[in-house]
Amino acid sequence: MTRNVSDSDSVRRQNRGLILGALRSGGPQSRTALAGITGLSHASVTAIMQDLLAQRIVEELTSPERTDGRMRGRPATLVGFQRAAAYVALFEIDVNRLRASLVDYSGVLVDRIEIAVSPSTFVETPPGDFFAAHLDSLRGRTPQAARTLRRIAISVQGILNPDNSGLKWSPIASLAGSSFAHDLARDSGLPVALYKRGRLLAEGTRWLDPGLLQSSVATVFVGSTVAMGLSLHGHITGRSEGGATEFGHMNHMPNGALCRCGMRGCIEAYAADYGILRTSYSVPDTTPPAPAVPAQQFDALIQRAEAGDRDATHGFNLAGRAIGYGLSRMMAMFDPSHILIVGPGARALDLLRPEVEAALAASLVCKINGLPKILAHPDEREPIFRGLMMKTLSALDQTDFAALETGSRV
Amino acid sequence: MTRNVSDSDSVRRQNRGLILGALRSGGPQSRTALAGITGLSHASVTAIMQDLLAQRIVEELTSPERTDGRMRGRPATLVGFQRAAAYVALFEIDVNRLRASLVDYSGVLVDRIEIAVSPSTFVETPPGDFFAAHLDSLRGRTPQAARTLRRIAISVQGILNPDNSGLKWSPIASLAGSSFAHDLARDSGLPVALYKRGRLLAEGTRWLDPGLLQSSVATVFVGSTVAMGLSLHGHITGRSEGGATEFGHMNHMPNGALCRCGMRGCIEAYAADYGILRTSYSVPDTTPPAPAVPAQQFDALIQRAEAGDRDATHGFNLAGRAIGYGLSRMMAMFDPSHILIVGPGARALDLLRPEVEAALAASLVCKINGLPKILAHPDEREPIFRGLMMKTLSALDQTDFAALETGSRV
DNA sequence: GCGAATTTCTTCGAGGCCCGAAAATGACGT
DNA sequence: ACGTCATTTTCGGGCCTCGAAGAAATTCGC
Repeated sequence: MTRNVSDSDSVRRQNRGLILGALRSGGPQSRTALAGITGLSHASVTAIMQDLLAQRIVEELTSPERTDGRMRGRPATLVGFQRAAAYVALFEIDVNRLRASLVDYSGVLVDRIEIAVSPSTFVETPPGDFFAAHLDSLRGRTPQAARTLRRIAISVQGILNPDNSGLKWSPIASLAGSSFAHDLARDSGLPVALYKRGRLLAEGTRWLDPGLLQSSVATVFVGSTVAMGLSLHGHITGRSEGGATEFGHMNHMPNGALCRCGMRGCIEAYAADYGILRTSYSVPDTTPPAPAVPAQQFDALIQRAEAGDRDATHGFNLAGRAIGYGLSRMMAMFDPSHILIVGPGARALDLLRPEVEAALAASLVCKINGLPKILAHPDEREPIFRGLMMKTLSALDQTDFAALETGSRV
Repeated sequence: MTRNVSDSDSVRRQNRGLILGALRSGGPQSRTALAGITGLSHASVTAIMQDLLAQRIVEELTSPERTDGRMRGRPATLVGFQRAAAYVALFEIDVNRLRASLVDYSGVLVDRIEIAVSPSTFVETPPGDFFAAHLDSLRGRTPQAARTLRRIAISVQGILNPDNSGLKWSPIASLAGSSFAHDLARDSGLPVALYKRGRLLAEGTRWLDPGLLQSSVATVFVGSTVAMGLSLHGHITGRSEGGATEFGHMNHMPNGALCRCGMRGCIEAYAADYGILRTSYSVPDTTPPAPAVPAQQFDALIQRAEAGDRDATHGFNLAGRAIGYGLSRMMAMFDPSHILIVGPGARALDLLRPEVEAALAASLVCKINGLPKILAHPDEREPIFRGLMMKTLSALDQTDFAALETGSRV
């Protein structure tokens, strides 16, 4: 069944991966430091590094400045990724915009395109063609990268096909239904990976705050939708091992408020911006939700609530309640020590917190283990991009570059 | 950070583990078959097998019967576990009984003790002493096993300490609070492992029905409590990587029915036997639950409901609703293709099913991916025992026997 | 009854990889 | 200039896996 044989070849692959991984998370380092981190002997690090240098995956940096003049002994030669070893194209698709980025192997942003997306975009242009066109612009603007482009990764929202070739459902109009990842892979000849936005949030926030890197965090996005990603002891877990969940569409109240997805009672229907607005303005909760809420309208609502407006606070109370019970139900299965609220809703954390904590306190798990710490981080775009980039580059490290044939010794 | 170096020593360990694992799930086999399953070469299998034979971990079976007379060529010599290589003691503790089993390395039951447990048991005898006493009886009755006893494993219910030394909370009276696993390990000098019953159910049902072995299954116990274990594509996932969840105490209704755990609105408060009984007899749902429901009373209720009694069917409807919404919420994070109901409640599956399916159908994930298949298996004791045994023996394979020093070649 | 065919298992040498120890390297201090 | 010191490379030994070829144990065909 599982052919997981360990021969000497896979040992080398494993150890190359270890070194590339250490370089990825620790930046350029000396061979000695790498030996310490990976646990390999100096001799092995040297041997592997010779291969990596010969294959132009890494390069020696002319040690620029001695951090401290007081260093005795032979100065270390730092080794870092060869920037031109590979490029990756990253797409972040959202309800109203696309951001396409070209990143080099060392993680430096080389080029970026941002364009608006409307509900009619994918009616007029099939998703596969749409991404192909913007991939071509990226390639055209940086010809030298086009040759060594190795991967394409797309951040999406919705429910993935079992084979990750596209989406079965998405809040982004007309994006679901086609196997655009498959089409794009065929047309470009490159591997294409789809990642759920919630998962990338969880991945990205880990890199954002080093203190959280090893603890268990549930990252909840609150904004035009509600989403969650889980990171347990540094490992991402969840739905289909994919690490993302349909938290926003977890049921909160049987037969409750109408959600944008068409179902009733989803957490999102209470806690996304449109849900809070609907409650605050006493619109019946079975009214079809508005397509998009302008950021300033949402901010104005927060200010009203902070000023004490009862209708507005009621909206945030119901949202907090929905999120809180959702988290309480999630915590029957996972027990993160921290909960991180990101996105526009993070600015309203003080309004949400009482009901969130009340709901959590009503659960057995929290009574026994104590409440998790709830933090806020208003920006969500940086973590998503970071998560997408690190995920893609790490995959490149482990899949492509750890496996190259061994250096031809004489 | 993660010292995960792959040296030639760990290669051997890995491949030994591969062979032991194949033997564990496939039973006694020829070397050729093992080479095919593990992907190792014949030469390596032979070398590893010589070590294993010399260390008396496995033995050659005098090939008893030729399955089919039509076999040409040299007959295969089957290799199987040496039964006396090790013994493990397994305890299954429940609200009203303890079952202690002694099992040999090949998975054959050698001895078994069953005794009643009452709410006062752990008041009179501290849990550590209680288990130690029964461990001694097992040892006394099979002296030759006592010498090679290698591990102790206990199936428990409740919330574990972070270090797995005991329980923070348990429905079993007075079991929580002491570090009985730690005490028992100290007194016996053997490693002690605690496993949550829900997790073992998931593990055990995989071995029960080979068809389910590779698919994703949520196993739900319905009886005196409600519990769930998850097995995704053959891997067990969930709470703290522990594979078990507090599904029974996931909130179903804010401020709902009083649960045995003291909180309100847990799924268990609606779907455990006492909850169904309480609903059916129109007892207020804030009435403290009865300590135990006799099996015949529960069966009688099922029969009444099957006969069409409206009060009884109402009880099962509410139970199905609670389970259904719980599963729907769980499926926002996992997507098992099958749901297996085990325990006394499995006999009432036909009564539960309509509300369970209605609740699932109201969720976005099921609308997109379709409903999972819901199956029943009334017996829960066999899967729990099997899960406990296989988990413990596999751990023994991988941790103890895969790592023994290499055969001393001349 | 005896050799050919067939399947299983073992032996043997080659090739890789990792490790520890020892040597080489390169800068600093005196 | 020369010792000190930290980093890096080289070298030899020890394991491990693998493929190929040989040994072993049956059945088949005549």
